Amino acid sequence: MRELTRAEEQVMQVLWKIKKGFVKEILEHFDEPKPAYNTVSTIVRILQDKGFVTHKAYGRTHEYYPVVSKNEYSKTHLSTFVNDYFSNSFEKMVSFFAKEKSISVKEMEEIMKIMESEVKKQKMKR
Amino acid sequence: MRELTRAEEQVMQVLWKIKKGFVKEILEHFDEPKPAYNTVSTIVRILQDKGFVTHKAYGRTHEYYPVVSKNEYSKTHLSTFVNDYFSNSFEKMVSFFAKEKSISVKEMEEIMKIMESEVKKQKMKR
DNA sequence: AATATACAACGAATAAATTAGTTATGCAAC
DNA sequence: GTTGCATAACTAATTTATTCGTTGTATATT
Repeated sequence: MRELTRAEEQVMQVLWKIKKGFVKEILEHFDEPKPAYNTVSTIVRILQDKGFVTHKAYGRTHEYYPVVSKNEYSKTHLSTFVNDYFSNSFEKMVSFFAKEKSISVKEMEEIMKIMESEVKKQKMKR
Repeated sequence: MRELTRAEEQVMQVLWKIKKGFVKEILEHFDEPKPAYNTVSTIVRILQDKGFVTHKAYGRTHEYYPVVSKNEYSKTHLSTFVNDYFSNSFEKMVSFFAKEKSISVKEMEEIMKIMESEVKKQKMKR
């Protein structure tokens, strides 16, 4: 999967949020100072070329949709990160943040709960 | 903390790996096709301006050191990511990957172990 | 039908990042 | 001291990304 540039990512974030939208609508979700209409229009067309977005035409106007979901993108994005910074070990990454106390006890307990049920689920399968 | 561009990040990865080095040494750690000496030299000086690197001068040659550690940088980097893609919830992020089965049972068990001991440690403090 | 409006498409202008050539300086070898 | 080499500093060239004005066309409005 190709990477998103900063400007492209901003547009994708809006599209992921609103699910679908015309350029005008995407623009509305930008904070001030909003970019020009044409700026967003260009970026959205680049995103289409890159395969992140598609559109449905209503006459002459286009309604844009994400093709790559936020989950899909975040998956590859984080994989790269874990690979580059934690020699591809998710465990190392989580441990690091657990030890760094960037995770609260409450969060850790939640995570453990979910993992327990996942582990159970996995083991059931055998 | 400023962000690293792709080229800058590559140089930092080398510096983090080798701890310190002259431009020549950094260059050696690049895969083929290696960039030109001057390219690395320029990037390292940009990194210095940005505050990621410092140097010790031996006469006319400079030995460069990371000032920002890989851990520090990965911390802010991941925070941004978790913020943008998981509405700032580390838990949501980890759960997502646990459910997506990108984490093996063994890894999950390891993570749980570490979290348990961290939770214990935290609770002791009160 | 003429005019106004809205929009996509195009492309030009600018900015940022990357790459590497050129230059100047110090040091070593002779 | 002169020559050659290594290196930092500077700068130019190139590439990539960003921004937005301009244009043309379709549709709506009168």
